[in-house]
Amino acid sequence: MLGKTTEYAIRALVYIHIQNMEGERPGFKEIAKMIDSPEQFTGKVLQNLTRANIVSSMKGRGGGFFFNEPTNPITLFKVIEAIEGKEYFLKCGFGLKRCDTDNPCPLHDDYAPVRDSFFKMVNEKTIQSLANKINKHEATLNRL
Amino acid sequence: MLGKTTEYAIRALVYIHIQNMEGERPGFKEIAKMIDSPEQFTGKVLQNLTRANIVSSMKGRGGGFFFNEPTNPITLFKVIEAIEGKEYFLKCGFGLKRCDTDNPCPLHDDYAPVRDSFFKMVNEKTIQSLANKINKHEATLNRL
DNA sequence: ATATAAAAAGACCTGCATGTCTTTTTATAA
DNA sequence: TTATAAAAAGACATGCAGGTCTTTTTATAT
Repeated sequence: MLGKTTEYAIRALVYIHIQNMEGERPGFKEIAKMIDSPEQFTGKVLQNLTRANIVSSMKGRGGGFFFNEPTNPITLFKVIEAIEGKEYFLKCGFGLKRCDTDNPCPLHDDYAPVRDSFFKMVNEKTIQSLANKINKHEATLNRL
Repeated sequence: MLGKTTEYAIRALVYIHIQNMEGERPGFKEIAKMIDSPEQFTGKVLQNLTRANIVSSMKGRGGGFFFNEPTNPITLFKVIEAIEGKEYFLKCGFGLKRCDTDNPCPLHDDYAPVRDSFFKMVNEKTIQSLANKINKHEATLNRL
């Protein structure tokens, strides 16, 4: 469903949030190690998320990644939008360039609930809620 | 959701079925034109579908693509499996290598219904049922 | 002030999905 | 039996997601 880049992004943000709660600001090398992602590429992805104002960073000694307002929840939708693009949830599931209620593809009506349930899910779930699940040991971030 | 290749495959098969009902065996050039897909690449995709025994072909004059048993319905799942691979509906939505009920990712429970509704849909829909919708003018195959 | 730890930046690489071009093979109509 | 229309086959091209490497910039501890 989601690209690897988006998966890294979500896992990285969850880890950052968990560490922030402990008063830490992890760097991308630590993050990559903990979420089992390629180190340099994770740096790139975090750079993009920083530019998209989803997370903040501090250069220099003692720097790292952190959330400016940890209480302001970030939906997965926001992350997906930033990485995959705004059209992600709008494209026709059948590949037609023009597809709407007036001129529907043969999957139009049946694809809609699938896309909508996915859309609903990524709007309900936030980086914070996933982090909480992990803190409560109800879920895990990596494969170790 | 689905790759372009899979989209071309489904559209091509639907068009072939519609033409077969008219007693025709379309070639890949005609198919590509009608479903608005790249001509040569569509030939490639149909070659693969032929090898996967999803559709049949005849070389030579008067040849083209056709279904051996048009009454035997082909689910979209079968096409997706052939093009995207068997793992398509099995991968963790969070990107974890190991993710199961014992060791779930934080999206495990919420992703399952999304994936399942998609899975259900592609198992219910068949090339034939989509073709029927088009024949009844309830849907369209291309963007013209 | 200086050394250092960190992110930012950008050049580069790789593999695969996607797509094109040309040649070969084959069935059949004439 | 020959010409032809068609798919098969395979070499080649392109673009982008995913990934690596090196250099630059910056904050801060010392």
